[in-house]
Amino acid sequence: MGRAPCCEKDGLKRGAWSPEEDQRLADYIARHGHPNWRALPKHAGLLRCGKSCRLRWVNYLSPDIKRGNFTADEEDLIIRLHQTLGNRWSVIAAQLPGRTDNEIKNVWHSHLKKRLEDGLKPAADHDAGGSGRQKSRKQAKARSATVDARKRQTSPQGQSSSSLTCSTVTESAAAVSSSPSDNATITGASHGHQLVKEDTSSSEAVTDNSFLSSTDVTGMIDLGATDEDLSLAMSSSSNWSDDQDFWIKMLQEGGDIIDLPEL
DNA sequence: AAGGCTGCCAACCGCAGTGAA
DNA sequence: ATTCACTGCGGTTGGCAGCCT
Repeated sequence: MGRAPCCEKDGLKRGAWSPEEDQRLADYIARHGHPNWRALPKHAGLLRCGKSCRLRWVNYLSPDIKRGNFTADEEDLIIRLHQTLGNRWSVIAAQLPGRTDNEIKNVWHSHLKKRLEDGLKPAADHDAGGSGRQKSRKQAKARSATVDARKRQTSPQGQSSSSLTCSTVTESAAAVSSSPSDNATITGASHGHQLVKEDTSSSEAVTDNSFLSSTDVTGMIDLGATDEDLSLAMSSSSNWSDDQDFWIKMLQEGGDIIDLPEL
């Protein structure tokens, strides 16, 4: 039977979006919303497939998107959620208002994953294999935050990240997550479980139990989020409770994860 | 100064889930 | 109950920019 392709490939543009296309898409959605992604490009006069339009909107043009580097709190949260949920980026993104799954995925693969891996390695490994190239990788990693900031400031949205609390990628999570054994930490760190924040505006010490409670998601989301952000995040993760229960059950039954790690 | 290497981000691809007909 | 269209998700990749040798 076969699934029809999401769109005819012929005559459709691919690759990077031009400012004009962005403008068209944003204007159209502002006026009409996006009840039907498939029909949208035709109505908006775009030579793109609906899928591409949706992706562009969701990951880049939507006004809900927060620009700028990830804060240390956000990074910590991603690490924690990933340890519990795995690569379920959309669920993780739902807990980080203004962040997209794609962005989180990229950050994970480019920064956080490596940082965790580095943290897990014995120190000798770093030195023994410490070629100049490896050194430069780390330096490049440290640079990346600066590069990101530069790139994002030139984005079509033109939103400055200056109002955000920026963290360089190198600073915090190594301490946060450099336990010698990933899994051991996950299952073993059963005390405390507080997400320590220097910025006490978000204040609530987030316990794992509160995280695991399907009725108390908001306590975890609070990274300076507004009520609108929270409701948005909640609505966008409407399956969260069921979903979460399912995974928690699975993980607990499997004995993989009893509790969230202390970071 | 130039080429190579690396990292990052945006975008694409294919599959799965869901709801309507 | 089945089929089909549509949306959403996660994995992957290409292009670009910066640093290092």
